[in-house]
Amino acid sequence: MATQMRGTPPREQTPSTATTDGRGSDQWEALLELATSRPKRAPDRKQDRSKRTEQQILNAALRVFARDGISRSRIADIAAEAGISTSTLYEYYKSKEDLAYDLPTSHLVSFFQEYRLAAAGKTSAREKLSLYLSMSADFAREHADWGRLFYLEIWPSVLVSETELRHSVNDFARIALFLIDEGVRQGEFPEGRNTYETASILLGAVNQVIITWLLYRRPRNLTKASAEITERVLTMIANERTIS
Amino acid sequence: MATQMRGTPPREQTPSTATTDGRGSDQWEALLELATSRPKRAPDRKQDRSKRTEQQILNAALRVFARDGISRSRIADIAAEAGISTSTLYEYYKSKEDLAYDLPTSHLVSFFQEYRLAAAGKTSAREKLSLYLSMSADFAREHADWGRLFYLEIWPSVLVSETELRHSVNDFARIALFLIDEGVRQGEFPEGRNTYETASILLGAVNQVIITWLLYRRPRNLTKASAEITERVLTMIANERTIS
DNA sequence: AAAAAATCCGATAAAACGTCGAAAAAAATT
DNA sequence: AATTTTTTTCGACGTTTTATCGGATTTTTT
Repeated sequence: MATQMRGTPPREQTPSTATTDGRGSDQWEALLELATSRPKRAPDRKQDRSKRTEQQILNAALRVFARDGISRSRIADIAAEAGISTSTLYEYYKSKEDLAYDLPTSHLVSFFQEYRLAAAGKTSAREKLSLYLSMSADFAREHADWGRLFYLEIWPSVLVSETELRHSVNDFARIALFLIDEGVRQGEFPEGRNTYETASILLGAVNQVIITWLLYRRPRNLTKASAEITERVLTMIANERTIS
Repeated sequence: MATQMRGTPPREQTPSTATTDGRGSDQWEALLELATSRPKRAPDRKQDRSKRTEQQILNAALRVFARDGISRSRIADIAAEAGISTSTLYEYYKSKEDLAYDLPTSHLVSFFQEYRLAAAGKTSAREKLSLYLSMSADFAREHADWGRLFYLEIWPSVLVSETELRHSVNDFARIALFLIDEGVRQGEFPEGRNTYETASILLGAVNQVIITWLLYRRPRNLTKASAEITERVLTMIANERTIS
């Protein structure tokens, strides 16, 4: 349980609610562009050898973290798993924490890229939203090691707000919020509701399902379950009585 | 890993709650009794002095964990904050992990007790559910240090399922699920829906709001916001089209 | 192929964790 | 109320894990 959508960033809100047609999709593109181009905090390595080493570290760390949890994992184990010495690892990451919080970034960017591609065909806000939430669950299922690390250890942590990763985490919520606002503008969802609240309901429900699955492998079929709950909630939201 | 039941085993008293069907409220009372009597894993100290020391450790740990996060907190800091030596702390808890995961138990039991009292007057499932969710948000607000620790570090953690705390965590979800089922039985909510799913939607939404508040202090008024979102979701659920 | 730059690692320091036996405090016994 | 026994506390010390640094090794540049 325990949902985290530490999204809904208090201040920054890129998309303003302009009721223009062309403007809206400009903003949408800008938002996706931002999310898919977050810099991977790369220490500018010169040699190919380094890129390979870095990848080995990342792969090893993901395996070890997913197996033992961050707190129980030891730097030495990760280095051994990567086939390098402990001190070499410190050439790349200045601490275990640093490594743990940098690790999920690339996966998250990949998710946004995959989504961007898949959403290209969709026109209605509801369709885009439905796809977004289903894909996020599916992504966690397909990359379960990453999912465990991200949803159960990184995202919920108080420390995430101190790292670069927070930008991607904020993007995640911002995209959902944007689509809800768009849905309201286009008459797919009733007006008059607090859209932050609507976003909390949607993201909360889906995250809840994902986390339960990561912890207990239940429901058995995450893809089906998340699609189902997404549709159910979207329908509830679409059918809510308008408040003026 | 056996459940260590110490102290007086919770014995059932015949519930005097005489509502519509006696069977259902028997189960309800049993559920609450269970949740409010989870044993606090206390190493049975003989002297009063020890109880004071234990309390000092718990208070100190809560402050330090909430301030630094579990991973950055050091045993020595907690001991210093509690005014005892490091080795004395080890007399009480065998590791930092042990301490961190034992810490939230007593608060959680208090919450269930408070809820049990407050819910005594309520009759409809919806009222009980509404109260339950609102109170859980309010409890986190009133005990913000505990809330940060529990919602942001403990609950979502992979490790929680290996600790005694998991029982209380499971109770939390079980109570919500029970009330939803009861609501369906009593005709307050439409039939035919997956009630696990319904529980995920409700708990997910409320947790989402709580976590956002713990991290950003937004929305400003958590009590109002959580009551609002609770009512909104409950109304959505109550108004859903029946599926047969 | 020599010089320069980038990368890697063994040795070792620093920090945090955890243990143990003995001292101090409280309780029980006489 | 002195003495014995039990409980609690703590300083000293051993272990594990984290982190640093200077030089050796490999790669790139000239």
